[in-house]
Amino acid sequence: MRPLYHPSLQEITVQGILYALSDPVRVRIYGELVGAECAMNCAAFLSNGNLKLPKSTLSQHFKTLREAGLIRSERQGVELKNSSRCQELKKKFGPMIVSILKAYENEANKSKH
Amino acid sequence: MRPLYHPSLQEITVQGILYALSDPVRVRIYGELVGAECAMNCAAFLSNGNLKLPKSTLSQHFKTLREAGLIRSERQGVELKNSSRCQELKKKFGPMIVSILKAYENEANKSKH
DNA sequence: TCCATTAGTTCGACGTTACGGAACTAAAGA
DNA sequence: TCTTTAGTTCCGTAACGTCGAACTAATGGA
Repeated sequence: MRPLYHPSLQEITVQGILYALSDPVRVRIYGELVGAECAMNCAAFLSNGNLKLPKSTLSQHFKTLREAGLIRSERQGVELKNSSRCQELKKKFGPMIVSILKAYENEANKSKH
Repeated sequence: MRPLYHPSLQEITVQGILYALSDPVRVRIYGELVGAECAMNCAAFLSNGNLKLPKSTLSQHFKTLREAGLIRSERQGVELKNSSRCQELKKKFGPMIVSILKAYENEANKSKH
């Protein structure tokens, strides 16, 4: 198992972020991580809510988020602790990411009727 | 040639917009259309600047932008007049699109050194 | 009216990426 | 050492992107 790659702040691109967030599964994961109090492991999303995906697929989605620079994953024992890198990113990208998450939320709220 | 499909405002999704804007070619096109005084035809991008792509590829990119709801294309004689739908979109998505374009601009400016 | 031109779309082949099951690996405990 | 747990990697198949070639629709001559 190769070490997990995390891009440095300079390497993170708008394009990469938009691509990563243009998938509903990844947005759900990222949104939860942003809202989470503490780091979450991948398995939390295996059973969780309406996200029923094979773990190989989930692993790929985490990798995409990680390599886009949106999240950080640290091995802790058997599991991986995932957290959002939102503090760092806010400096570089300003309101972009927040406004994207808000737009998704609005959309979800509207479709409830 | 089938009529060009334009989604209604309600049909436009965050996901579709992010996906459309996660491609450098489409961002360039969209950015220029947002900044343009009047509508531009597709051919303007064929020769233009550093965008050297075959017209079939360009046509696909315009289609993606159009079906994501970002631009409107109207046939006028032989050509297609493309314009951004930014006024409509601003109502629905607030600052999201503007902040994305700004983030791309920042990135472009920084890489100039 | 017919032909040529211009602007863009569609088709089809090829390459790339995504999904998901099966096999694998790394850490930790019995 | 064996087992379990948590993720990753591999690989076959399906979906998507790119671009040349053929096509279509509108317009302007001869």
